[in-house]
Amino acid sequence: MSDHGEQTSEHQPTFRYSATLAQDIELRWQDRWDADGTFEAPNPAGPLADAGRLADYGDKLFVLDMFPYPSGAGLHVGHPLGYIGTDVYSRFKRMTGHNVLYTMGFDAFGLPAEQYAVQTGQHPAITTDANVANMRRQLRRLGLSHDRRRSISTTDPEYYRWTQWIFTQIFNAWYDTEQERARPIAELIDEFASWRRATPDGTPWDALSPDARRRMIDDHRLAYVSDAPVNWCPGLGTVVANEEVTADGRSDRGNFPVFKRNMRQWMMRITAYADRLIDDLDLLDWSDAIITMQRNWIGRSHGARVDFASAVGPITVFTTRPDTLFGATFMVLAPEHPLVDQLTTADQADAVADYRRQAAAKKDADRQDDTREKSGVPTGSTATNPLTGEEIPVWIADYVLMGYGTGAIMAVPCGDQRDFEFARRFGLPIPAIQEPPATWFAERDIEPSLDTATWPEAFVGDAPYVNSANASLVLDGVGSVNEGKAMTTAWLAEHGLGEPTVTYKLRDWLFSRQRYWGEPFPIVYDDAGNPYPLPDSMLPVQLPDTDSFSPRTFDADDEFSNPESPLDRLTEWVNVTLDLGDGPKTYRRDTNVMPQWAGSCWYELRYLDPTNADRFVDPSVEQYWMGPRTDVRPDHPGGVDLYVGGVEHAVLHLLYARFWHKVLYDLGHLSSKEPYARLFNQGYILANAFKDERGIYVDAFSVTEADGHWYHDGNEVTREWGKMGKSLKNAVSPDEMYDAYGADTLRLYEMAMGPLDASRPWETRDVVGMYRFLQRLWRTMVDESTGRSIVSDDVADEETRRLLHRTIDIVRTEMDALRFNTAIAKLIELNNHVTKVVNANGSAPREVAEAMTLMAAPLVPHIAEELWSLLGHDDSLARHPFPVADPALLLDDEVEIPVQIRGKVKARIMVPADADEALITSIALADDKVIAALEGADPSTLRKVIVVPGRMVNLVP
RNA sequence: GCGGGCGUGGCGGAACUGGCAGACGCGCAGGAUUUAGGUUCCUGUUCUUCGGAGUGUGGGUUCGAGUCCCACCGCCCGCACCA
Repeated sequence: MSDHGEQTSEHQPTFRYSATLAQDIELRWQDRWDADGTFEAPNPAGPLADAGRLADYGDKLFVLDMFPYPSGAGLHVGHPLGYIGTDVYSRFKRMTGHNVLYTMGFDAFGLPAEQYAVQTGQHPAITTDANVANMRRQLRRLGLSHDRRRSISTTDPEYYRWTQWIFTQIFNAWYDTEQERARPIAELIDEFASWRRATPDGTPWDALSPDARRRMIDDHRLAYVSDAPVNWCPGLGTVVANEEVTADGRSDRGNFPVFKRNMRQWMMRITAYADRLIDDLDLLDWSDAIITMQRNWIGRSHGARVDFASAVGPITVFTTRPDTLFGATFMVLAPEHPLVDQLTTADQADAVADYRRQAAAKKDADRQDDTREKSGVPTGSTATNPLTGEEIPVWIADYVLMGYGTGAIMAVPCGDQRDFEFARRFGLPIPAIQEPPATWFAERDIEPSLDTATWPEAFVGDAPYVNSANASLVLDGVGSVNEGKAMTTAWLAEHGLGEPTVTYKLRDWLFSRQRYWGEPFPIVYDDAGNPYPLPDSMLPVQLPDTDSFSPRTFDADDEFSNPESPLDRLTEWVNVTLDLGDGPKTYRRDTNVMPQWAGSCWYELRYLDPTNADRFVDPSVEQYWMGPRTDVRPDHPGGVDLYVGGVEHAVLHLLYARFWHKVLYDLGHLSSKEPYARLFNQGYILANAFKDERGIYVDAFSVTEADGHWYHDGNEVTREWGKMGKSLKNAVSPDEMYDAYGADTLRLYEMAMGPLDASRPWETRDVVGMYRFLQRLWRTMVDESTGRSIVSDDVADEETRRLLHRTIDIVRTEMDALRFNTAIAKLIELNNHVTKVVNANGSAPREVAEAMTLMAAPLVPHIAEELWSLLGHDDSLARHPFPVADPALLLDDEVEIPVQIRGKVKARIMVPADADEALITSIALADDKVIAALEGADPSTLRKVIVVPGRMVNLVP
């Protein structure tokens, strides 16, 4: 960076806006903002209340960044893109009369922090604290207008005390499917005990043993211990959630193999909220892309449950196409289906056992390999198609998944591509039950026929049914799938063989991890292994200090290893004597920790009331900052006004946080139904990365270009795009930019590069453009040799005033819409014009200089504060009203409009701004160029004249 | 395969509900300042055979299309045997 730095030399004027001067200005204002508490946002109640400032600052606005992991590598210039965006927006909103809550915390628990600590051999608490301190320094140097009083770290016991408290709330809650909300578990016990609610198996409450009662209650809790298939990752030494497993069956952290194993683990009943998590997406101002991803992840399908009679009892399937039931010619069960043992006949026993063993040995990854050739074996048994009465064979195959629907399907080979392939492979019959339209055959280049042997694939869509009738249900001739579904479902319900039902892809959330660096569970077990939540008075359960924080990991492929939590080893901590209300007893602590997502499920709520020792957040404070805003829309769900972050959290953090928020809402702790009313996904900063012939990344900053090729140490290297980062050896640190140009230039460059939601390549050489602009802005108001203001009290000329007010008008609009790149372009245009005025007159008019300073302030706050002070103001401009355009100056008396002949621009004419069609036409027809372009055509015979007043004229001869 | 998004100068990107394509910045070229380089400033910069042509390709709607519709090509993202 040395060729960018050292801008000051003896040739330069003393008060030129150089990197050194910028640094001096920036550090000075950062200190002053802190000293004055400039960005502290008052609360309506509690320790941070300030009624006077609350009244002064205006409407509330909660602006939130996705908080970072404090990794050891520190920041590169890609990280703060979103933070700069939210800071500019927050500063703009303060100047337009808003009380803005804007702060930053640290998501410091979790695997990355722990792995870093393991690498360096230092306790995670020490490395985490150091990393947090370093990131705080780097972020402060950017001039972000955070309310520092509200900053939190998820690893602070005063914070995770409440994470644990929320866990006990969830543990002590159940989901009432009639009222469609979570309720305290005590109310369920009360309903069972008082006969208002029947117990699941009908046994009277009084007749149940205490253990049976406990089991029944525990089965209803929203946080529960379950012995179920989970994702075991030996390479990480822990189990992980479905959302943390990639499509090819590996961990998203570390890329280790993941195995399905039955283990006893904590689960959260997020599936109870599946419908609300989908339905409430309609209330959110989020991008369609993220909404679609959440909807797909939850995966709600409407269909029907159908019972097929068999010798061992009914086999229940789920189908989205009950209308095709007449075409069901066989059934397929997942290999793990519980009825397989009973269904398997003696002569199929060996084949079935073999197949099940193969399927079990396959990892998820192999089960969805690229060939996807169908495999399976018959069980030897049959079941009865309820519509046709036919006996159809029952197979097992691994293309049917135990984890979705009922783990069994009815196979309709003519109407489902997978069933079609399976039937072809094993020579099973494929009767047609719909007559596809002629176009379907034409597109596949075959003759229309109901003989499916000629079909290349299954038919899916609307078409008249054939061969679909029994004594009491006739679909033949019906042309609509929806109608067919309705008729079949009604028939099934009438005969007690099925009913409409809904199924989901979403599974319950695996919530425990066998690691050290996370929140301990606020749970202890008695001698019988029953869990007890700890009362509020015993929180927080502090993470015990130890040297052996490193988890036990295994050979990544050692499927049959078993997790060992680091906390298990700390026997003095694990075994405790507590009085939980019935006298002191010995208990064992839960030795799992929570997943890294726990702390980020509610951090925005703690920002609201960070020092409250009695509650996680004061209700009136939550109501003020996050309550529903019916002024925005009648069904506004409440929540953060603007949430900015990367798209990578589309289904992890954003789903979990919505779930917790809804539980807390149901239990009456919150007024907002959703945590994040508006979500904005910022893009990434990309950078070139270079690989040598071995495929190893080389230092991107020592690569040179010649004739369109790139060289490193004389060897040619290949270029590719990538996210900026250490692993690609292309990271640029913000510290380098501070030294070379200052923080304001870096901020301005990142905002000017392009729209905030687009990813864009970093080009260090482009940064100088914004630096030059700030130098020119400085020079329009400051004498470079004396450092004094050159602003005059002269009135600006008409042209300048009109340009100023047009600029104000546009900049306000663009900043409000987060389009900072275009706002910056307009400010540069204005400043370029003012530069000419200064060159001509020796000074800039005050009204222009002040407005320009205020407009630049959200983007480049340090230089703006300095200029504001040089212009004679004592106070910070942080809450000075943003300039307002004078409508009278937005309208010109005369405007230039283009004249088109047949849609091509041939001339430009000046017309009065309020000219009507007739006047514009006559002016256009009198123009020399127009007359020439019409080539003698008589104006009175024009076929068409289109006039858009104030915009353009189009003449068609 | 299914779903979503995007293709504009040498580069990053502008262009409101269809109405002057290429704002602003980088780079490049020329000039001024400077002993010189760098810095800073000024001017020019889509291509062009100077008629025009031009927003990935081909078609359509329209007085008028980067913008709307259809097909295709290319790139990016998500999901992936979900019954």
